[in-house]
Amino acid sequence: MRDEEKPAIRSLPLFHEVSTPTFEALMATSYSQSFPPQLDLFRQGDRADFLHILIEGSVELHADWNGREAVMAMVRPVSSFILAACIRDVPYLMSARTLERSRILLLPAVDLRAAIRREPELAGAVMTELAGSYRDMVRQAKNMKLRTARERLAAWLLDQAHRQGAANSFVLPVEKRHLASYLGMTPESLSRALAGLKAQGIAMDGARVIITDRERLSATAGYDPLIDSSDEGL
Amino acid sequence: MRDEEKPAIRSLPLFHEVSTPTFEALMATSYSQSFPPQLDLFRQGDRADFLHILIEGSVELHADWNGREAVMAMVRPVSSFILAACIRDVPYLMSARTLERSRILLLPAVDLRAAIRREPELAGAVMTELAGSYRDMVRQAKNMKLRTARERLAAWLLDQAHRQGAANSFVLPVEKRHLASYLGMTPESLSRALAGLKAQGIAMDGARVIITDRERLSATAGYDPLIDSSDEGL
DNA sequence: CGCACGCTTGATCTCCGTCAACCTGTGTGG
DNA sequence: CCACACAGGTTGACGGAGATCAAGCGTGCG
Repeated sequence: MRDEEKPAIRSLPLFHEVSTPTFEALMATSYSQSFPPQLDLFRQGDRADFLHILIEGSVELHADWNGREAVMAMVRPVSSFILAACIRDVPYLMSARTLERSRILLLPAVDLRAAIRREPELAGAVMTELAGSYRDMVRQAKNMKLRTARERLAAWLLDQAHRQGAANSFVLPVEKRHLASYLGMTPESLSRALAGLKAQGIAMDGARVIITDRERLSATAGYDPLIDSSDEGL
Repeated sequence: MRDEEKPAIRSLPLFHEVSTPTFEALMATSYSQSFPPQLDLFRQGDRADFLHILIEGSVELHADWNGREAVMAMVRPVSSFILAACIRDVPYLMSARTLERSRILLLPAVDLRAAIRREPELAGAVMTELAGSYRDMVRQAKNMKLRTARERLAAWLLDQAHRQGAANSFVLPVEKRHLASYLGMTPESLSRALAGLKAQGIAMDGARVIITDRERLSATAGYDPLIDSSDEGL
């Protein structure tokens, strides 16, 4: 792996409190690699041999069943993914695919588990990370069970605007069909839902979204911190 | 708390590897209490002051939004719930309500966090537990995004039969309206879905379900280990 | 230049939610 | 002890949200 990638990984919550020797040892058994867009990194059901850390680019986690597919998460750098499967040493529940050219660090799950046994600080960090991931998934399940497609979209737009620096205009970070799948609807429905939201405080310009009436949009989204904001900080 | 309750709690994966002094200290600051049916234990948004451990009875975790409600999980003894919120010291994302008269151990979250800092074994156990909970929630999200209401019901029936000792007949452990909410549908839809499944390998007798054709039911459910079976053992 | 792919739009269908009536077992009070 | 109220469940009629199928449109790339 490249030395210039280390600081970013080191500053992840996962590794921030780990001792330098352990961190260096983990990095020594890992390797980073660059992948082209649209590449399948692994498939659901595969053995969880590596913790993945996205250094650059973007990755989508999706699930398949009976010929249908659903995007479960969109990963942005720098962050790890599929930690839970590595910890429990069980098969992945989701498949991963690069969306853009991506640089990914592959950290052998066996080494990770060994390091955790050695360093309590690492166990604590993994614990906190997993608690956060669990809560994110609870939010997503609430979102799916309680809101309609249009409400999910409105909430996502607000959240996205918030993440991108609270600007009232931003560019969609993924193709619309991927967003549609993530929000649990078809591309056609997304298209119509976006059109419908034009009366509720947004305007579109290609892949750019302009929020013209935050209050109104927030009202139709039914924005709720217990669904929409992730556990920030800590 | 009662001494006769300790062994069951001790044998939970969470506490099995913990040193006896730490375990006893945790039990000393906890107290168990009996609650009547239909009682709200806490509400989403409340501060997570206690790890809850259900000793006896049954509890339902649900989420509320905009006047709608969805059952997120059904807890059966002996198991802990809302661990993640306690670990991160953030508000609950779900509300809890007893379904039957229930005995619950309340373990102060501050003490739990302190014990984790002291005992690496406990951190490891919490980590494994959270990884499992995360994966359960991923399964639930997949279930919601990929399957129709009828498919979810068929899969749930199979899973339930499996849990209750692979018998081909069992009694619903909760009222149908709760089950409906858990499966993300209305009571009316559940009623119709059950009626519809009579042609697909089940028969009903009040709250008793008889699986008459496991193969057929499994086919309409699209049974999939990556959605339906929990991480068992380990 | 033209094909391919993502997006949109329209027509139709299906699943499921809503509203309302009804049934049935249970528990309560006269 | 019976009558009635009530809650949970079922059934029917209807509507709406969203999926599906099928064109069309625009843009970027070979």
